[in-house]
Amino acid sequence: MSPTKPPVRSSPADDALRKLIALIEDGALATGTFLPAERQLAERWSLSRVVVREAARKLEQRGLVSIRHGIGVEVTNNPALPVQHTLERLLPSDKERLRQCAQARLLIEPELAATAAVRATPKGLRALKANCVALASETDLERSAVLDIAFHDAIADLAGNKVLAVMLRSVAQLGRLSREVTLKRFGVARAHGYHVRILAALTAADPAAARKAMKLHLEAALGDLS
Amino acid sequence: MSPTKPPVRSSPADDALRKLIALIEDGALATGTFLPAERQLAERWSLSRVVVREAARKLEQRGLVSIRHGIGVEVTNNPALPVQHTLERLLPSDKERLRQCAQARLLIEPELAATAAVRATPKGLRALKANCVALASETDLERSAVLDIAFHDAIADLAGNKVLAVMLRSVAQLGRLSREVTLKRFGVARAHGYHVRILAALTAADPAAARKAMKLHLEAALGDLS
DNA sequence: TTGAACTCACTGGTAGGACCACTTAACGGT
DNA sequence: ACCGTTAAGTGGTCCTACCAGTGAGTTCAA
Repeated sequence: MSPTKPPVRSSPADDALRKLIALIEDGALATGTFLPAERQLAERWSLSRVVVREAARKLEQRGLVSIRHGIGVEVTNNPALPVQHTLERLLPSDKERLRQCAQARLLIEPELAATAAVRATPKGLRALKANCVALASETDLERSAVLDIAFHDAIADLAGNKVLAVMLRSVAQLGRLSREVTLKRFGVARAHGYHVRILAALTAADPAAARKAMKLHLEAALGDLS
Repeated sequence: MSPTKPPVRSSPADDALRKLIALIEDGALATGTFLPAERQLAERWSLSRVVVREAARKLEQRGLVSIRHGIGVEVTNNPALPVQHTLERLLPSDKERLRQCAQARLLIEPELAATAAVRATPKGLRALKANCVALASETDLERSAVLDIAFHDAIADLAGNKVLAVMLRSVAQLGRLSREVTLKRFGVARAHGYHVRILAALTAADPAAARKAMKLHLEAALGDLS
């Protein structure tokens, strides 16, 4: 009974997954770039193409990459994606899903805004202001929605809690379509107004005001759904 | 150029995934049972084993099943699992992850308790009471932790918001280890005491009391970490 | 010159068969 | 009755050939 099999356990699949993650995180592969072809990676690491493939699929499910037939494997790095999938499966009804997502946002996001008001950096505030300016002059509906989501994401990042940030991002992206409806009905002007008020509270480092401004913003958007 | 290719777009992989999901959700495959063997499914659906396999991997990543070498594919149905993976990758540091998870719980769970106080059903309250009783007489550490988590999960279910429920479940499971430490240091008695108070508030349909009791419980547990 | 169709060299997707590794239960000798 | 062996089941890996989208370069006609 010699210690021939200590915890050296390492399957090819695990190797491939680890190496791929290392490629993405440690390496210089920024989001938007493409991974080497499956065949290349398989040969380089002396692995079957199958395991490389399955590792890539895992990464896709985890939101790290996006596999596109005939093109390649693109690094996307969207950690919120698996959460979105989960929620879509759990709540197949669009209406109910939106309702519960809105409820979740109403709970989470004012708190994030308050925290962000305390922890905001000059750089972060500048980015938020740039987003506001861009939203004011944006006419395309879809791009407006993207900017809107980016604004809220940025605040979540400022708050510094990645757990809440990824949760918010998930529910926000799930509500993107409804958001476009709202923007269409009331124009971007109203949303922009709320954003400006929130930004002002953040700039003033006033948590209570930020919390209140965000709450008003969400309640207004929520009211449009009914 | 006849319309031979209308939007009939359907790849074998999608078929396999859909059929597997149908097997699990619509079918009678309860959690704990096993799916048919990969080879059987492949032959039954006239598909390559590869696609069945990859569909199963996708389901595993989404927390629906658990693939076990030499045994089979077990239906687990743990929607919180992908969220856990995401958070573990986003916050590799155990300490920081626990801190942010605790913060998230402190925000989400009192609200869930308040909602549960309003919407609680007699059946749900009975289940909670049974959990409390079981916890009181449980000596094994690991099983105590499981019961503890189940208590909080049940409250989240009672609240009726699946979005918040899955989020809570994710962060709660991530903190399982730390919870065992807490239970070991202070015994299950203290946790049981808090649970009883929360249950009383729920039974009385008192949202404010439920919110407060839950907040006290979490703050106590949080204090143990420092 | 222009531009539209074609060709071709990539990419990932699928197929089938052979074999490896792990588990379990049935079998058989002690 | 016990314990090691065996065999049949499972998922895991490999190989090889081929199918299916994509895009860039080429060709050839207008």
